[in-house]
Amino acid sequence: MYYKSLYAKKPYTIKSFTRLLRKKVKREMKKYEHKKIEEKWQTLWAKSNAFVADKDCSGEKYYVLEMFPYPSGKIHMGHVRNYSIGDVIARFFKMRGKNVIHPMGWDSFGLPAENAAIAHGTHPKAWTHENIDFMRAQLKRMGLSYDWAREVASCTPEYYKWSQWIFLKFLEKGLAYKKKSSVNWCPDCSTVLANEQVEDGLCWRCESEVIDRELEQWFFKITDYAEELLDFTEKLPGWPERVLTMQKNWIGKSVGAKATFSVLGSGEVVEIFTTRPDTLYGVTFMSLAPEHPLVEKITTQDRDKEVRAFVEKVKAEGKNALDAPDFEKEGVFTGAYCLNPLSGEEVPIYVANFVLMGYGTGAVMAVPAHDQRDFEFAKKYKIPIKVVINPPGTELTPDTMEEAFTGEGVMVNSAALDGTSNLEGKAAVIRLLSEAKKGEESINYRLRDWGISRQRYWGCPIPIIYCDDCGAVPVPEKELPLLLPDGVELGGAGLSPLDIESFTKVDCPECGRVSKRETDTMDTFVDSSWYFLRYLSPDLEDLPFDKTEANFWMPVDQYIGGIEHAVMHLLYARFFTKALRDIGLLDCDEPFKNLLTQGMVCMETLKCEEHGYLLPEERDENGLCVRCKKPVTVGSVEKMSKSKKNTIDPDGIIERYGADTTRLFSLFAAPPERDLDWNLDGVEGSYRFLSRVWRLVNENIETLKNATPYAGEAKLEGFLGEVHRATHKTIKKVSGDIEERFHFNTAISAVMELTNLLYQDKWRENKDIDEELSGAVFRAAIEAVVLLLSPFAPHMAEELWEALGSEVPLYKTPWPSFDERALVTDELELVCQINGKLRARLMVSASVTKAEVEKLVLNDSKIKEWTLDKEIKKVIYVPGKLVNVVVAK
RNA sequence: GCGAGAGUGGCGGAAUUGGCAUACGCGCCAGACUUAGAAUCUGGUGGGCGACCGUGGGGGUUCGAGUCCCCCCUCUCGCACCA
Repeated sequence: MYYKSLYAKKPYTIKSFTRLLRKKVKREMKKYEHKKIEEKWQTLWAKSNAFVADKDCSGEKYYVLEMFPYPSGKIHMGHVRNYSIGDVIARFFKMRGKNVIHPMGWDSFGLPAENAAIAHGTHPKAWTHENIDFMRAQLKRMGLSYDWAREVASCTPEYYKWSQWIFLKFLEKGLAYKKKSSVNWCPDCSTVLANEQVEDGLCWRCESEVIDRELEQWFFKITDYAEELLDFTEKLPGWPERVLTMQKNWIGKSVGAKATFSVLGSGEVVEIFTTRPDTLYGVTFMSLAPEHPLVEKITTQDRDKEVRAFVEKVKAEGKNALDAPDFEKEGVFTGAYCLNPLSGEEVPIYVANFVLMGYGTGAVMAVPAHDQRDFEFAKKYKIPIKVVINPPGTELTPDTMEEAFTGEGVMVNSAALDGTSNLEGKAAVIRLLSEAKKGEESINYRLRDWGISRQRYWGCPIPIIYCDDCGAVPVPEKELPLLLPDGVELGGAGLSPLDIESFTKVDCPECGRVSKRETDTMDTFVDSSWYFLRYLSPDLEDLPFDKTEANFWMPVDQYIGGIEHAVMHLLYARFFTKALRDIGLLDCDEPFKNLLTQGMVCMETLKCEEHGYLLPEERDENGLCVRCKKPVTVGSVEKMSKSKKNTIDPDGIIERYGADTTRLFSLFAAPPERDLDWNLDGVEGSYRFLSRVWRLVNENIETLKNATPYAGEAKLEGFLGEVHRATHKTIKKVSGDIEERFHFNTAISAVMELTNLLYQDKWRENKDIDEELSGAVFRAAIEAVVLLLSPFAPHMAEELWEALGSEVPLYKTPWPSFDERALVTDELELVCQINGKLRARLMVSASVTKAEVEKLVLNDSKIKEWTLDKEIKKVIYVPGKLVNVVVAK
């Protein structure tokens, strides 16, 4: 293309010309040196503060946030994907004129630092900060548009001072409290384990059995917000349904009643929660959890031995026993009886292995006729079954029932309530219970308060002092941050590494008496529950964040991260936001307006029957295992993990192909919420595409530089018209795909299509085409390609933008807009169907009427072949799309 | 068991509102260029010789179904004696 502009006078044949052109281009064209280009623009962006958010809280804000990483050593493909997605959104909205804030930081307290310290003899702080420095450099090499001035790391005193401050505010508000609670305890290591360190009931390190141990722990009262947290799941349309469902299940609201059953012959009462008060008259026994405190008090002498043995047995089986598929319901009679609060009937009290102490009150009123579990239990232990609800029109008999009846029906055997529907019966029973002062309506949640105490070193110290006289006393605010001491022995046998006198010995702030500091640190989920607020005021010294800034920037407009945080982190952060709002620190109800949960990054696995998973280099050129020479099978595509030996190091990919290619591929191969199959040939393909764009611009750089982009002044025909239309169609498509759907894969494919069109050698098919006009159309198309590509491959886009002679760098350039008029065509192709099957295509004028179409179609020779001798029943015309002729068969 | 999501060429995926199934990319095939080439460019590529058949399977609604409805199968994820 553009023969003349390159070789002004002498005419060439196509062949000889192309040959010459290739040689010349090979000699002269600027090569695509991704490394050089990427370094150049990264330096320039940093120097010019290209991505600093507007500090005066002006304009239309847009807060893009990706989940901050744990600095484990180096970034992995999951990070690459997460941050590539976020960067497209950030760059896009910035070009759209929004005041974008796009920060990054480090979730840098946590166990791996401590383990690394034990294993390698380093200090957790040194290890963590080295990792942060390394990973920051990696992120910078990806060319992500972060406002690095807002960087925070949760392990720095500047940050955790405010985690401690928030803890104290929660304490003031009654949102933090202390209670005894059971923890996972490894007797061999004599230490507490986090849940994830318990594998099948065994300690991950020494494989000895983990036991429950009661410890005093700090809790956050998240249950105070259970109702609001649940309520707002209906008000978060920008969240994936499944995340909301998971949170709803986690909160687990049940509406029902509480009732008290007096224990016969003792002053004790059993309190129960039920969702079926309507079945209260059908209670034939009571089940208690083995850990229920009443068990010891009410068991009769003659039953004592058996009950004790049973409780021990259940304890020994551990918590996981319930999850086993062959788990069987078992129980023992305690010898005690209690009274039905309404009927006064005596019912036996059992201890049952399926009753959970952690849910409701740890006691269940058992109604075998209307609850399957109770039914099975009653059958096993020959306990009577009493029907109190009959299905409409039927009468149940306990002896013939094969399963519990849990449906709706009419109440029977229920004294005054006989004959009422069980739905009305619920309220009626609650009324009777209230009148008798034996119960009331009650709402129960599965959600428990959040235990935040960790017997660990590398975390935020809990700012509490224990005084024998004054109790738990908060560390005075002015003494914050309470610094984590340096010289601490890790991996020792003590309960908490912080339990050393140099740290714990302190005078009580209230009475001055020698006292002891709390030795536990906070769960790291505390740190990540408010980091998005610290980004807004990273240097503020007298508060965790500034209220005006928080009210301007919050909520986060788009949050992006992994599905693994669907419940814990996202629920805790929501709780924190509401609690901080009630403390008066900001006005926001919900922290994250829109949530995108990206899929996992997967890769094919290699397997040898003898050696299991293999690394790619453990397979020789003949496809055999290098060790045993047995054939290697290409296994399933699975989530990248070290154990499956199918990880790809982003550094290697970035080094070889550049950040632009790496980003482009991770966005092109699948839509964000789906799993992504990493594929080295696919990466090659993305590189090839970028190289094509590079050549397209650089091979024609003189023409392009001298052209003014076509802006729709003159009427275009033929190929030029096609290019012009395609340019605007692509702008529309890419804008929509990014803004409305985050479907980056289709956005990229649209740019590829436009690029392919521009590669077609049709520029001079009509000799009369004006050189200047075709240059203008070409330039407009190329500008679109470069701008539309810029959120995905920002470095190349900047470089090409500069090469085109633009004075303003691309990051300051607005997103292109499309001209609706350019999309209009005079003629269009009409798909012609007979009985819904494609039979012909017709070119028709865009303004054609239905009658004209009918005439045209029925006279078409191809169509006539199909309609010959057939009765035409009707003709359906979808304007601009298709026409369907319905004929008799 | 309950809840959510998915199933489309050899592969990743597209089809936004019921309207040309398989865009774009990978792979493969052919051609061009080349001393040569794994580079680059161009073209082809669901199956079947064909009428036709094709979006996990079966039925339905419709002029028309990957898309809507009913039943079933498979996979992934979450929850799971929650009283």
